Amino acid sequence: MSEKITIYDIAKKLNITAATVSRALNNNPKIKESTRELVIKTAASMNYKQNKLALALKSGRSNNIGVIVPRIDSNFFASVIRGIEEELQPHGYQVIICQTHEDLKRESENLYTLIDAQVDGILMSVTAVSIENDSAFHNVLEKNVPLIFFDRSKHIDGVSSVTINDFKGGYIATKHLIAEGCRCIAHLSGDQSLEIFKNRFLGYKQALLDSGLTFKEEYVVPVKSMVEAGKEAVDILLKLDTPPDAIFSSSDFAALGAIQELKERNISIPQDFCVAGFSNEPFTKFMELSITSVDQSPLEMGKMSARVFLEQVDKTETIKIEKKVVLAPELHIRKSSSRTTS
Amino acid sequence: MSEKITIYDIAKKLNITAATVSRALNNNPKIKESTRELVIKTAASMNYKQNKLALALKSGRSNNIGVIVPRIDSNFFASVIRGIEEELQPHGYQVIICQTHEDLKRESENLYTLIDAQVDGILMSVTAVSIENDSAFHNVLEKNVPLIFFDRSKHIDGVSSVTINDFKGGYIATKHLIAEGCRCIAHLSGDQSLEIFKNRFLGYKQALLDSGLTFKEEYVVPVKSMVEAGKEAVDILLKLDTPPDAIFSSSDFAALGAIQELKERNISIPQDFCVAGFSNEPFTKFMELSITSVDQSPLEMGKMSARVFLEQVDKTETIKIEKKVVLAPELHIRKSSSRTTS
DNA sequence: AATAATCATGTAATCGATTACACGAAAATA
DNA sequence: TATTTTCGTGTAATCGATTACATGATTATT
Repeated sequence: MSEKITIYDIAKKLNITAATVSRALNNNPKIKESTRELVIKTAASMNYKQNKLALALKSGRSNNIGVIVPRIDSNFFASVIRGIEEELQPHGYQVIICQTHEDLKRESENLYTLIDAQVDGILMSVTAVSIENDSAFHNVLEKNVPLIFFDRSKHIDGVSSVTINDFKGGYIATKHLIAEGCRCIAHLSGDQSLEIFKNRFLGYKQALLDSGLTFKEEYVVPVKSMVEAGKEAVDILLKLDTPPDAIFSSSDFAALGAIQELKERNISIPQDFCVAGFSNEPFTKFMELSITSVDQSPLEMGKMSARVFLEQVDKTETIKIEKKVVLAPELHIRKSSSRTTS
Repeated sequence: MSEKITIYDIAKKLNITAATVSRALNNNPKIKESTRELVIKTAASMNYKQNKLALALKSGRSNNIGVIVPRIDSNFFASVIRGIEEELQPHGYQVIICQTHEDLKRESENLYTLIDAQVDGILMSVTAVSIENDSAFHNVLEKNVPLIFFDRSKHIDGVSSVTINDFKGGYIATKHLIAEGCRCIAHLSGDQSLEIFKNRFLGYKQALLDSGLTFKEEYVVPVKSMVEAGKEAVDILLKLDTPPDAIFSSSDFAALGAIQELKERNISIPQDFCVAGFSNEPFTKFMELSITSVDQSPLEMGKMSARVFLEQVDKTETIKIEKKVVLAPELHIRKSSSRTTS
């Protein structure tokens, strides 16, 4: 039943004041060396532990940072969080996790909750773009708490971001499919109100145009990031007058669904149809028919976000720092689109 | 540049004391109704937010709970954390995440860090069993902070746990392989100093004995939870005088590696060889040759752990509550072991 | 030796909220 | 009317650590 030891307990034992104890423990140069040693030794023997809450109240800094993601049980977000945690742990920060489940209301709630909890910064991937709930973001900025978006970003003055070049990701994936001989390439697109999906789409479109292929609106199918959605998309696409011979999907899960549906219809991959996904989820590599996918280097993204936070925290300057880091996407070519090598 | 509003600011504005403001906001019945309304209205208009750090210091409760896992970027642990977060969020608790990376030293460090941060409870999956570092656990218990193990547990007085019945998991998986006609069943085992792996092994062994099959030491191959380890294990097993005709793996990743290696050697699955894994990782379902696996209901495990925590927190009784919750494993039978239905 | 400078430590305010106790005013009782 | 309750609010301590300022003791300077 260990009582909580405070600096007052140490002070009483040594017949000095708490102020002296505090100074000794904080290596204040004004303290006599002998006193410092005595205090440190006594503190250790009494098993003293600094109360971080008291420190936090006094300093106004909790040494906690908040991370908000749509959900944690996706390899991408979990990996980003891993990166954040690894980068921040050595600096004494603890990571507080919140999930939005793609719900705007919960996103706002989480933002307010984290500010209430006096976090020193917030790193997040936004849920969706909407003009209404901007007040939650501005509330964060007004409190001078660094706010950093990763992956899913939105334009707000004073907010830094760490993203990948989604345009380029869409571009290189599509270019690759073209290089493999595909000429009618469809696109499974996520919610284009989110920049990441908008940009992947634009990259896809540009690749077509740069290669002299015509862009067809009907080849673009909106999907949720789910296996079932990919199946349905294939169903729609194959009913077209000129069905496509390849799919660039903005989601690995939808890509997987597409492949399953194509196989169901006895269409050979990659001979008759090529597929590329996005995110490089672990399963894309594991499949017997492994899936080509664009890697977003989530670990690096997490670490980078953490570093941007560290740069911004403690900067008392009122000048809003706004840093935009853009990481390069990397295409992992696998069986689902390898005609030349297979 | 919004200044931080405190109850003193509200008090000054209304010419009353902070104590009255505090009482009004906390629905203290001693406050005149008109005063309460006025305070609440004023607080709202001034955009007052309670400082949780001050509250935490005063009450000794941070409303944060710590979660320690080997790593977060595994579907299993991420799902458990999701469950914990969902269950605790409505109660006003924030979840702080720490990773051990299977390192005993980091495990101890994390425990001390969380206690320093004044968390109200710690939910964790232990890294490995070792007698030396028990002091970190006892330090938690001495501070009267509820400690709950999930999945990977170890025997410490006063610690509750939420696990699945790993013995049964190993048992039903093995029984299933036997029912499919397999007679020489090998086992890929994780570190048996961890109870979960020990129990899966014991379940496997018991199933063999109950079915009149002989247990062979040479059929048990220790593996890490990695694809490569599964390949190597198959290499070893096929060199035996009597090679096995099935594998029950304590890891899905090792099971996947095993399957890849078996295919490489043109052994047909499930006709000539059956495989079952453990954890029900998402990819086991996604494969063309989907993998039979034992589900650990991680979401439920997380929620249950959170509930056990809620039961224990605030119980000021010195009597150590020790609750052991054991969830039932569920076998998901898939192609890698379905001779009868395929 | 007298004065100034330096050093080590103590005193007390502060961070923001809660709460035991005190106290005056109003209401209830005798 | 005098006395006791009740009610609403104020006073001040508390949680644990930090730190500006004050102070007394040494040491350095002339």
